Amino acid sequence: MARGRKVNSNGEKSKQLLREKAIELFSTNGYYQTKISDIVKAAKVTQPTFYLYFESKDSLFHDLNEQFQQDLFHILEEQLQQQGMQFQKVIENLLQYFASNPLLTKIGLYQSEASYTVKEKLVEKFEQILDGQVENYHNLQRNDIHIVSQSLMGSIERITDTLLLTNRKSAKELAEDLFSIYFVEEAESVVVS
Amino acid sequence: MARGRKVNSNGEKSKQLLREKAIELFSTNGYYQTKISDIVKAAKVTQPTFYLYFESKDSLFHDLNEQFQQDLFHILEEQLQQQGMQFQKVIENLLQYFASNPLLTKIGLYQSEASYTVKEKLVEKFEQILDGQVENYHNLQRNDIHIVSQSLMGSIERITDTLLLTNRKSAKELAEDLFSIYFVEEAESVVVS
Amino acid sequence: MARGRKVNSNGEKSKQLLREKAIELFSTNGYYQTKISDIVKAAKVTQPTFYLYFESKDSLFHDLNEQFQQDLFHILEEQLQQQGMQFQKVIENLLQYFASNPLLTKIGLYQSEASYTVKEKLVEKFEQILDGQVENYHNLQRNDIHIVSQSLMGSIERITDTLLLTNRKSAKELAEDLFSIYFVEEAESVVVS
Amino acid sequence: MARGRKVNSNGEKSKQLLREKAIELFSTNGYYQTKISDIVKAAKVTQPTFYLYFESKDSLFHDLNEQFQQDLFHILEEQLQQQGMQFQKVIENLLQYFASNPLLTKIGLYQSEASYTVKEKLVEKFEQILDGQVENYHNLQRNDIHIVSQSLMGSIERITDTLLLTNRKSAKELAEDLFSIYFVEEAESVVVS
DNA sequence: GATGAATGAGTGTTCATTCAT
DNA sequence: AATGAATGAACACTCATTCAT
Repeated sequence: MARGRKVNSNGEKSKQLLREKAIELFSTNGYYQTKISDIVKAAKVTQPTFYLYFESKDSLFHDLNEQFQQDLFHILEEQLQQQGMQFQKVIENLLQYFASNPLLTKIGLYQSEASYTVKEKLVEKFEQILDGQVENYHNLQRNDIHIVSQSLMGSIERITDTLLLTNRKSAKELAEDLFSIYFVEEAESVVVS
Repeated sequence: MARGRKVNSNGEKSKQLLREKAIELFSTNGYYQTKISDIVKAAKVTQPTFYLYFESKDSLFHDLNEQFQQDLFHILEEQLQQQGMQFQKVIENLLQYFASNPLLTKIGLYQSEASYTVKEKLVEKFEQILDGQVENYHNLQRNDIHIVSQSLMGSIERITDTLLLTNRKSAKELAEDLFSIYFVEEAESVVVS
Repeated sequence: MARGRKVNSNGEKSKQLLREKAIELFSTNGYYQTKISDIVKAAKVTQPTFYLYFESKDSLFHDLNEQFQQDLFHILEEQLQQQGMQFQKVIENLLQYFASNPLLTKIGLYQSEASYTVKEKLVEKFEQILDGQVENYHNLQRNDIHIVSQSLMGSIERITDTLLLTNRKSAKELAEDLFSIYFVEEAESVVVS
Repeated sequence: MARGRKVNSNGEKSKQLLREKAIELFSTNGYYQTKISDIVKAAKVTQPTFYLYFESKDSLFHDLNEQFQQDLFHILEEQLQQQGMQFQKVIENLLQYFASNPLLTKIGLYQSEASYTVKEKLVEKFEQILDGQVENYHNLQRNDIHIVSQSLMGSIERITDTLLLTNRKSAKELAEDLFSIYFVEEAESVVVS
C-alpha cells in the first residue's frame, strides 16, 4: 500500500545495487534466463525502479558489455604504449583483469553475442604485437601469425574459464604456461643448436 | 487452407525437414531466439505438425546435442582403438567431422549448455592420449598435460569457429597448424641436437 | 507406411471395441479428461477410425447417455405396467440395472450433464408411484411426496456410488435398507399401537 | 488501451473481483468449461492480471475448494463441541451454510473431484454423531448407522441442489423434512407405546 | 475398412514494460 | 526516489477433426 520514496533510500545506491545483481545473474544464468523480476528481487526493489535507472533489459546488458570492452582496450592501449613491454606480460595483465572482474568477464567473454567482436579485436591486437616481434620468435613465420593469434585467443578463452575464474591458477602462472606452450621451446632449441 | 493430409505428403520427409530447419535456426540464432513458430514456418508446416514428430522444443534441442556427442565420441573411440594412430590424425578427424557437420557443431560446441560437458570430456581424452605418448613429445612434462589439453581444446574451439566452419582452411591444414604450434618444434630441436 | 484395411478387421467389431473403451474411459476419467487419442489407443486403432463410426466425441458421449436413459425408462415403464408391483421391487430392479451396467451408470448418473434430467425424471416417476400408494404409507402426507422423492433419489444416487458399484452390497440388500429407512418403521409403529 | 496502472485501481479489489467471477463461472460451467479468458473478461481485466493474484487456474480452483472444506469442518467442529446440540440442528446449520454460500457450495459439493473426500468425511461425522445417540433413535440398529449416514448424505446433496440452492425451501424447513423422514416416526411410535 | 499425415482454433502461462500515485 | 497495479505481445503446447491414400 505505502508508496513513494523509502526512508534511507538513495538513487545512486539503488542503481549500483541493481547493476551488481544484474551482473551476478547475467554471468551465471545468461541473458535469456535472467529476468528483470529476478534482478529486482535480488536488489530488493520493484520493477519500475529498474526502469528508473536503465532503459531496458537489453540496454543494461549492452552497457555491461560496453564497459567490459572499454576496460579491456584501455588496458591493452596502455601497455602497447610502454616500449619494451613483453607479450607475456601483456597476456598476464589481460588475465589479471579477468581475474579481478570475473563476473563481468563471464558476461563479456562468454554470455554475450558482442563477445565475437571482442575476441576478434583481441586477435588483431595479438597479430600486431607478434608482427612487431617476429625476430624474437624466429620459428614463427609471418603467415603463421594469424593462426597463432587465433589459437592463442582460444587458449586464453578456455583457460580463463576453467582455470583462472575457478581460482585454480593465477594470472601469472597461466601467462607463463601459455608462453611455454606457444613460444618458449624455440628459445631452448636455439640454445641447443 | 483445408485440414488434413497434404497431397504427396510423407511423414519422414516432414520430420527430416523440420529437423534440418531447426538445426539451421538453432545454430544461427541459438536456443532462446529460435521459436517453434520460426521452425515450422521455415518447414512450411503448422505448429501441431512439429509436435507430431518431436516431444517439445527442449527435447529436440537435447536430441540434437545428444547426436552430436554420440557422433563425436564414436569417432574418438574408433580411433583410439586403432593402434599407432597419431594424435595429429585424431585431431584432423575431429575437425573433419566438424567441417562435415557445421551446423550441428555450432549447436553442440557453442550454443548448448551441454557443450561444457562435451569439452570437458574431450579434454580428458586429450589427456589420456598425451599421457600415453609423453615420450614422443619429450619437452612435455607430465604436470603440463592438463594445461596443454585445456589450451588445445580452446584452440580447436576457436579455430573451428573462425577458420574451419567459415571454409577458410581445411581440417588437414588446421590439424597441421595446431601441431606445429603445440608439438612439432621439439621434434626439430631433437633433430638439431 | 502400410495403409488400408487390416487383415481380420471387421467394422462392427471395431465400433464395438471403441464404444467399450470409450465407456471405460469416460466412466473413470470423465468427459473432459478423456481424449479421443486415449480411446483409440485403448482400442488399438487410429483416430480417423473413430470418426468412421462416430460423428464426434460429443455425439458418442451423447449416445451413451441416450442409451442409459432409454434402458432406464424401459425398465421403469415395464414395471409400472405390472399391476401390484411393489415400490421396493421397483427400486431393487433399478439398482439391479445399475449393478449390471456399472460403467454406463457412472457416466449417465454422475459424469454427464444430462444426468440432471435423468434424475428429475426419476424423481417424477417416484412421485407418481408414491402418489398412487399413499394409503400404503400412511404416515406419508401428500405434500411430503415431492421431498421424499427427491431425498430418495439422492439416497439412491449416493448408495449406488459407494455401496453398489463398489460391490459392497447387493441391489436386493440396498433396496431393503432403503425401504426400512424410508417406509418400514411406520408399519412397526402401526403394529405397536 | 494504454499499459500500466488504471485510474483508481486497487489490487485487493481486483483480486476479489476475479475470485468472485471465477466462483460464478466455475459454479455454473464447471472447471473445464471455464477458461481464464472468461474469468478475466467478466472481471474486465487482462490475462496477466489474473496471474498477478493467482498462481494458476488449477491452484485457484483448489483454493476455492480448500476454503469450502475449511468452512464446513469449522462449522461442524464448533457444533460438536456444544453439548446437547441436536443432530437436526447440526444439519440445519450445515444447510444454512450452503444456502449462504450457494456458489462455493456448487463448486465444493458438485463440480470438484475433491467433493468425494468432503462427502466421505461428512458421512464419517454423521456416523460419529449417530453412534453417540443410538438411544435417541432406538429403531436404529448399530449396523444400520453406516447406510443411514450414506443415505442421508445423498439426501442432503440432492435436496441442497434442487430445493435449497434454488430457494424453494429454507434450511430450517429442509432439516425438519429430513428428520421427519429419517428419525421422527420413532418418536411417535415411542409415544404410542 | 483403415491409416498416415496434417491442421484450425484454441489455452494456460510468461515477461518486459508502463501508467498512476 | 519508489511503488502498486496493470497490460501488449508473445510462446509452447494440446486436441478434436479431416484430407489423401
